[in-house]
Amino acid sequence: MSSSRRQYPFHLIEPKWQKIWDEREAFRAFNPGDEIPPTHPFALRHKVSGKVSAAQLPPKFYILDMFPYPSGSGLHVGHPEGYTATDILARYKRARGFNVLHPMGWDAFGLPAEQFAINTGQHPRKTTEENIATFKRQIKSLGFSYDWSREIATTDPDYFKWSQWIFLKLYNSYFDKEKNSARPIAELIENRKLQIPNEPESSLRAFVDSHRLAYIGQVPVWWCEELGTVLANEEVVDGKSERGNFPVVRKPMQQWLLRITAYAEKLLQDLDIINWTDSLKEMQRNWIGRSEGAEVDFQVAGSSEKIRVFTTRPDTLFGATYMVLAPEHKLVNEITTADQRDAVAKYKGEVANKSDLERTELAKEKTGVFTGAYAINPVNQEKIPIWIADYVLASYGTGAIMAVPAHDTRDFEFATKFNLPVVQVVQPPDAKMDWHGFVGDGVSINSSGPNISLNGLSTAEAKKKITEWLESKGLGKRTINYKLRDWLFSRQRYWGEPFPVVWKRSTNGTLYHEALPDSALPVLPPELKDYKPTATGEPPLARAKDWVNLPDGSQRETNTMPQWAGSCWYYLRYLDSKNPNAFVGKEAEHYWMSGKSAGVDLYVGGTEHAVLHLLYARFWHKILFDLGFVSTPEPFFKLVNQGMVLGEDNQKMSKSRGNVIPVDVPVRDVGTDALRLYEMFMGPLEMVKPWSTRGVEGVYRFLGRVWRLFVDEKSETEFEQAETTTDPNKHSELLKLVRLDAAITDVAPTAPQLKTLHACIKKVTEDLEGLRFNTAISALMVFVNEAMTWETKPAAVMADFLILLHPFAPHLAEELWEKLSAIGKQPSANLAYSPWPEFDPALLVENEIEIPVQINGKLRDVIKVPADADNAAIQAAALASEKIKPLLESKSIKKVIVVPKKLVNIVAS
RNA sequence: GCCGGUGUGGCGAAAUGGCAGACGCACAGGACUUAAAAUCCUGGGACCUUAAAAAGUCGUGCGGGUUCAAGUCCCGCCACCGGCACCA
Repeated sequence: MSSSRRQYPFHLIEPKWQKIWDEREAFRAFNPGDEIPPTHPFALRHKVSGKVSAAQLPPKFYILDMFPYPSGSGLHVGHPEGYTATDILARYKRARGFNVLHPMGWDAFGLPAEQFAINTGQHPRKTTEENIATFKRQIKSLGFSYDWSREIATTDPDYFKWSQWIFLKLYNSYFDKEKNSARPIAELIENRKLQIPNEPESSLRAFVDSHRLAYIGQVPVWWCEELGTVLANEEVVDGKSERGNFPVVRKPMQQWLLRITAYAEKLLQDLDIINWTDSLKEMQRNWIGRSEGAEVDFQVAGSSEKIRVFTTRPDTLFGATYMVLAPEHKLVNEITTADQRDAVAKYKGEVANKSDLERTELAKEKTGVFTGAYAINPVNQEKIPIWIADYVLASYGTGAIMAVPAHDTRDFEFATKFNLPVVQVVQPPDAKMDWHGFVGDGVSINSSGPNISLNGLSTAEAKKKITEWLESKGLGKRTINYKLRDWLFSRQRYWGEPFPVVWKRSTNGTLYHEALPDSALPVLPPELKDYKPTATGEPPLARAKDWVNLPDGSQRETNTMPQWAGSCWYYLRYLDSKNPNAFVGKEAEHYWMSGKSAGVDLYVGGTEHAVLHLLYARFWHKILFDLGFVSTPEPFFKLVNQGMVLGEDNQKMSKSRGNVIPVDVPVRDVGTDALRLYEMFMGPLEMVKPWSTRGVEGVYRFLGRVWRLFVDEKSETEFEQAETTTDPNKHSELLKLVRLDAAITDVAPTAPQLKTLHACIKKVTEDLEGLRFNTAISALMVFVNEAMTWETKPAAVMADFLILLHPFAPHLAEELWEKLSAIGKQPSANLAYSPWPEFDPALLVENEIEIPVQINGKLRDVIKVPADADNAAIQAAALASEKIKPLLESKSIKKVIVVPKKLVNIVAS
């Protein structure tokens, strides 16, 4: 790359315009109530200034990037792919007259800074600030049109004050099933007091605490020894921690949880009202994992106990030949007979010691033990043995199943191994099919008892009949189960938001928690010298005794919130990032989040957050919506996942492979405009695609062609010579030496020139609306290739082209626009706020069109006909073609198909 | 195993059911140059013929089908990528 000659002085142009944009605050987005300076380009474009109301502002467009975690290693060329796409759209929408909100910030709490603190003692805040500085410098060097006045960092106390505040809203709310909505906990308390007057305080507290959306639970959690913290289900991948890839184990611990399961149905249903890709919606659907079925009670033989099972196939109840409980099921010890006690205890011990990996990944063979007890099948009164086995999960359904080996793969494997009976109760639709382990729908057979028969019914009918029967007898009911578990929300870390909660002891000695008042926010973390957990395994915050122990004898919660807390609502803070009185002001929230496309208009980010951030943020948003703090049920109206950028070797970029390309390299060698253009030219936004240094040079050359299309060659030579003899600090002034090409004049465009321009306007506009950046860029290239041949270049055409170019290569476009100002034809002094050119279809009309002529579907000729020729004329011209005639001589024409203005196909034999 | 996505020249890719390969990279030839770089012009899917061309045949992962016409629609496979995975 260093061997090639510089295409154009991007090294002067890019810093120049970045500085000008900063000084003008060119991309500041204005809220209702803001004071707009009359000289601001937005004021000039929209003819509004001073204090404005929402009604005076143009329609809004909110374009959001997933804010980055500022790591120490800086940005590589994969990072700006999504940022470039959103920036292009932001600039395009500004040109279309929208009030565009395009913000950036930092998801700055996180493990690496804390690990560094443990190793070196450097405060995580310092590490974080340094990393933010690096990221900000790099992102600014890319020339994105962010409104930096709204910049946020989740680690800023003015920010996390509101993360804590929202937590308190969750803590002080419950989910009202009847209203299908979150409600203030005070309503629950009031109702409870009406129902049970004079309830003892501890009992009332237990009731209330068990309904909060943020609650303490003693649950089996994922503990990661290496990280010294617990992790959420979503953060565990294949038995390892998502961050760091360390082993995790199940361990019952007392932790904070958020009741996301209460929102399972809403989170599922509202996927239908948002414009996301099917694959992403599907991932969330799978994660929520809704399944419809029935709960059925089985009496334990010779006992008063009942065991409730969940099944999606109640129609196969007659085929239940045994029952299986999860080893952790609470009735196991109670029902186990004396002679099976040892075997059961031994098995439970084995299961408890198995890692999650052993229990799922490696456990190809089914294991289990008979409890000695029997259950009574309610439909036919048959006694079936009760087993325990670890293929039944305690955490799903009721932790117990009825086993129907004939029609369930797992039950079939188990029954085969332990020689349990297999009874067919479903006839497959294809009689020749083997019914052993057949799990599809069919017709019920062998399904008749003293009081009910399902024989002859289809699976769907049988399900309905048996469920109604069970309900009528009080033996079961229709149920919906979800795979989704409540969200584990506490971490044993230093570098996170402390919980605004204290622990107190009641008069009878029991410990209870209590929320701090809003006035206590923000709760700042204490200063520490040592960031490790304590010797007794308590979180690092427990080291700060003065901080933990409050004067009134209560103690602070020493867990902190996970990183997701800050990213769950940051898109709302951007709307009103400096508001000291609320997490977002009402008017700002309403202006930016409501409208035709409710919420964020376009959100671009990677797939890695499909079930993490994107699910959590939807959940919080829905609570805030229920409580009346936001005006839309969903936060992100349209969401696009950009595909990953691979290294030049077609592998995922990673330090260990040595194929990482830092953004600084292309920015130095070809400039950010070329980098931006290449990021988009590589291929469709959503696709995974490899980086190519050659490819970057290709678009860099294109920008050089644009430069040469506009500037006078001689003046550029003078500029280059001056550059070698001038003080580098004065170089940017030298840009003035470069003059506009003399061929650019204020003349009327010719018809072909207008046609070239308008074809480009049409293609670029349509492609931007469809996020097809790669083909939009190729349309710009087509224009330039054509315009290079022009002897005179009408200023008006060239100006319109610059408007089309500017979202993609804003620095170069601004520089050329400034030079074009000398001609005085451009409509506005500010390119970034110049109206997008309108496409005129009349200018694309051709006099003559080319029509391919096929014989039996094979191309044989291309003829020219007048554009207004009718089908008969086109057919006549095709048959008259000198190339076509001889080919038809020995054939008879069966049929001639004429597609108007498109094609002729002659069917002949 | 289940769900989703992708498969087109040497490479990145483009094509409302209507001329497959736009645009770009790499490559080759030419112009400019003492020379190189840069720039500008030209060429290009494969095969078969040919001095060169014209003409012809084949061609969008594989096998079928619908249609005057299929990269595109339908049926059945294969490969790769991503997600979920004993969820009853």
